[in-house]
Amino acid sequence: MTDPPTLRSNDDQNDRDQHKYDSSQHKSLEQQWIREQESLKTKLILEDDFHWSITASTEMTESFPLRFIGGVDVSFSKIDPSMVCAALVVLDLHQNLEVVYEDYNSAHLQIPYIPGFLAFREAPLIITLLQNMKNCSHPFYPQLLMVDGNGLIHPRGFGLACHLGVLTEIPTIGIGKNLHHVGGLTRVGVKHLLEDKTNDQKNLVILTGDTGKTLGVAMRSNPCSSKSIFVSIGHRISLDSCVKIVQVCCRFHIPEPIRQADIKSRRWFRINEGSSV
DNA sequence: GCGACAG
DNA sequence: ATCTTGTCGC
Repeated sequence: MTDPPTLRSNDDQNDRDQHKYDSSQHKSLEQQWIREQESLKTKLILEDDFHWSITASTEMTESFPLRFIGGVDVSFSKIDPSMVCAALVVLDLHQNLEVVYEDYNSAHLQIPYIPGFLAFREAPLIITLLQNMKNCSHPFYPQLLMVDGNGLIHPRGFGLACHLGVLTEIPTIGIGKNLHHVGGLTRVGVKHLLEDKTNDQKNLVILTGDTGKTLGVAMRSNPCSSKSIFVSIGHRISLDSCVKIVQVCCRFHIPEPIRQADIKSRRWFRINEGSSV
């Protein structure tokens, strides 16, 4: 006989090893995905491109105001990690950010999570949810989508938020709860930048990659929390507008649309995995 | 070569 | 992402 099979315990197979394993096993798939990202990226729009206005007050002058903001998030089962549930919520900015719409899409996913390719795992579920809304001409169809994942802060400048934006045509904002190390940015580096700030815009720092291009901002959305979030353009919106809208949507550390989608997609498992699934 | 790596 | 209780503070 040959060597015994190399069975490694869960303990010594840490996150970094897992990433390496995934990368080597799916190399050709990644090449295909990269081509798709590069292709979709040609349609990306990095400036305000919408017909509504962000004015918080009741303006009657021009167009109509931003009112329905969508939030999306995907959770998965702790029992079966391949079982996931995507949640789409819509909040009404004119009704104190009340949730006026929610829908769910659960599935058994075989696509692995590989850093830089989150969209290929999560986007299809979310797009289905949006299409269902559009097909029935729902009056609360979101004018803007906040995404639980990055936009421009991405190895190829095309994260989940960009991906969803281009495929749905909806203006999108990317919200990262953790920094994706891109363009020379590091967690500690950004943390120092934020701490070294003394006066103006104390809770916000613009993130510039080593190419000199603006990738997004790190901001402390909640004065009580030292944790920051990472905001970047998804599609059809400028970074300035992203920041303005995020600030309007922040009751707590995480912008309300994302937070609600997160809470509700988790609650979906609490309610549904006990009986069927 | 090793380490880093959104959710 | 998920594994996880109490706990410190407003």
